[in-house]
Amino acid sequence: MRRKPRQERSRAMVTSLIDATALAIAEHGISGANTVLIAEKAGVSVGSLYQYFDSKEDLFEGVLEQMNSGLLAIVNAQIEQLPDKDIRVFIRDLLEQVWQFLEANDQRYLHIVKYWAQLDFVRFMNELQNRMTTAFAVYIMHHPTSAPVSELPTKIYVLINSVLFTIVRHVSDPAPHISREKIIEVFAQLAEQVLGAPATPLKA
Amino acid sequence: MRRKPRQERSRAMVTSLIDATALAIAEHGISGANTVLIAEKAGVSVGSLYQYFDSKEDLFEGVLEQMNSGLLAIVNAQIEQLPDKDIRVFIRDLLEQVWQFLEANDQRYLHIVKYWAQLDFVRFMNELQNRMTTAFAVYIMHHPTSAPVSELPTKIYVLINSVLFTIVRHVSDPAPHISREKIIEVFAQLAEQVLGAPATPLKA
Amino acid sequence: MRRKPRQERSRAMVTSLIDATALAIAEHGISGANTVLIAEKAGVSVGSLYQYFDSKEDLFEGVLEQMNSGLLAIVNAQIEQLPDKDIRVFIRDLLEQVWQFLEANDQRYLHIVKYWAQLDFVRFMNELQNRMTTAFAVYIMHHPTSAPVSELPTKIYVLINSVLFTIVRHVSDPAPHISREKIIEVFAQLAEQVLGAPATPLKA
Amino acid sequence: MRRKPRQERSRAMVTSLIDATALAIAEHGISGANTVLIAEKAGVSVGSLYQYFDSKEDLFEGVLEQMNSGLLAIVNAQIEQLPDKDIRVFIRDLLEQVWQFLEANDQRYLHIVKYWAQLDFVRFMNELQNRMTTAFAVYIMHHPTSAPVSELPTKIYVLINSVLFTIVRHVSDPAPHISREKIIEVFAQLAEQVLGAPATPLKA
DNA sequence: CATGAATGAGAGTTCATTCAT
DNA sequence: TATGAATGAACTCTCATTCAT
Repeated sequence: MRRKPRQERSRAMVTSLIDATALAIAEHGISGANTVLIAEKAGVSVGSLYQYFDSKEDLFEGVLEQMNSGLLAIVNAQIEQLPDKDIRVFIRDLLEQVWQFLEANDQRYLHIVKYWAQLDFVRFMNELQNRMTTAFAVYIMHHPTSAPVSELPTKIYVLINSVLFTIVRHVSDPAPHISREKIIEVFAQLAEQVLGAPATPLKA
Repeated sequence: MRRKPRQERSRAMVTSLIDATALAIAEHGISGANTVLIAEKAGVSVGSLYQYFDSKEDLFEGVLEQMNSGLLAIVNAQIEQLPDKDIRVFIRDLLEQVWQFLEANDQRYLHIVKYWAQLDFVRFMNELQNRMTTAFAVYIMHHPTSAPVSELPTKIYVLINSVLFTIVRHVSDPAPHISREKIIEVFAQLAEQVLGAPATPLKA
Repeated sequence: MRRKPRQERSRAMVTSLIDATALAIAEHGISGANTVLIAEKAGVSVGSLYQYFDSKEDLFEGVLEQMNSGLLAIVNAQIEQLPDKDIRVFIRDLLEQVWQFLEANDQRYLHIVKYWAQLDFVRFMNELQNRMTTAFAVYIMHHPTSAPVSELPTKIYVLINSVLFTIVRHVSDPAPHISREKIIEVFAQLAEQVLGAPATPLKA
Repeated sequence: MRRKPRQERSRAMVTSLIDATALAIAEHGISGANTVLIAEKAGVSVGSLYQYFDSKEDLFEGVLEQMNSGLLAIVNAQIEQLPDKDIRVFIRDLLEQVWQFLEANDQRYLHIVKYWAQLDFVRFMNELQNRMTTAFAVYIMHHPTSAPVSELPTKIYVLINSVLFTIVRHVSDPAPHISREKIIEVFAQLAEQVLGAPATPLKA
């Protein structure tokens, strides 16, 4: 029972450091996120940072994992509502949630996706893909009116990559005349058509 | 008249340095692409590097510009053939070209897109979007059978971002069961449906 | 009366910490012997360490003193037997004892001599020299058959330094073909000749 | 021909850095010899240090090698004169030379031997031993009057270790009443007796 | 008294940039 | 103009010491 507060403290410190890291990356870019800055943002000394993480790299790992949990939570929550929803509504709601997640906390996670290559973010995307692919496979089975969908994994793969990076780009570099709502609507339409209908044969 | 060869020399040197930079990034990542490495790859000294570029950042700019020209050339070449083509075939051909471009020369340019955030690659994407949007607007005008397409700029925006990052991800982190051909086919289908038909009204 | 157990405890703690320090040095070298490691080996916290020693340096002092006592005890015990012994046997027995002492407890003390420069081990060697010098002076006085020995202090000085460092070197970096027994024999011979006979005049 | 001055410069820099390292160790101890200090002593920046040595450890290696060459040169020079000399004179001259070498240049090398354990100095001692052993073996063969010497390698091993560490100790921590001359004389006597006569059988 | 998390100065090392040659 | 050695600020990480609990 005496260990608890210590564990709480540790957990709080770990979270705080991960938050600080994400924020440092968001504010100063990945090459500007140095250990001193991160420690400062977490309100501790560099030494403390190394009491909880073995290296800066480990800290980045932590950010990735935190993001992964967050994204998965959102996706799972939305997937639970999929059976009762129209695909288009589902996509629209999901994208809205994801978009909010990426923008939340000073776009903390948005920049993680932005620097995906250096942070090895893709390592976590397989889970997302699997989760979505399974969900849609189930959905299609239970909606016999909809025609069978070919190449579902590929389509999910394309959609997830497309959605994530399009959101990131739009938030990072907002384009006039291209509104968030319109983008979501386009993706909803895309998803509906691609997931709701079989591929039409190529004419030539 | 004596200046010409010198200009030629300069131009060759500039290109050589830009090539070396792109290659260094491709081979050693953006944080591994240091000036000594770049100079070595270009077969000159670091000192020379600074005779042609004011800073490492300038060098990166150069890579971006080179890439931009390359991409624009491809897009323009394809657009010229658009009037006579089926949209789906057009997209398929365009994607094939772009994919090859990104893979060419040891994936030199692929990694530029990969590190887009640090290289400010998006600054160059507007031109691409404008070019494509105009081309499709013209196409649609000349194909009266096709219904009018709403939100064309947004759709182009979404498609360009989606295509580029999906390709980069697929090359960087190849997924088993997700083949390049299938991805291209999915995009062709997506594009056809989204550009070839008006949005269906949302049911709920 | 209540103080005693506390003093006992203190004394036990001090010894434990000194042991831990010697062991840490033996196992991880002098630069690898950090306070956390020492505290761990002693089974206490770093905080406690600083309750008994003002600094790491003080801890090292403690190790030196402990070693000094140990060495003196051995030397004194042997010296008591000197009157009845042949010099050669005496030296052989003494070296055997010292060698065992340095090798004992995972070579705990051997490494103290090894790092003598950083640990200021020599500060304690005077006592050893004095003890030995006196002992031999007495021995010679009681053995009238033996010729008077000139420069006894210097000879003792040379022998003690020679013996200690040769042992340390041999244990640290064992040489094939150079056995411990042979080394001891050589020293016994050296000692006998040098302590048992006057210096012969230099010919040229 | 153009490379020469550059090579000269390099060689001078390497030597200068090694000298600075040895000096830094001599003046501030091995743990006080940090890269900034070494660079300062060499009159260059830390960056330069790393242009010539891959690490601080490499720099220490350099010091060891330089010392090794120096010592070997002395030993070889003396060995050449061995055939014509009395053993005692030979030892006296050799020790005088070694002592001077260790004291030279602000005791630059003396401290290397002092910190032998951390600098892995013993790695170089085998050469010394072999050289000396061979030399004495030859000497004995050519002096048929002298009785055969048993255990020559062990005796040389003992003498070399004894001499080196005794000198180092005496210079590091000078003892009153123990003069350098006397120490040398004792070693000369030791060497003569041990190398010039067979071991007398142990009485008990 | 005991603890061990927190501290922060200082370590080794890298690299964009400069400039004497 | 071309070179590449020299620079030194900035980086990541360590560890003796302190002090709130």
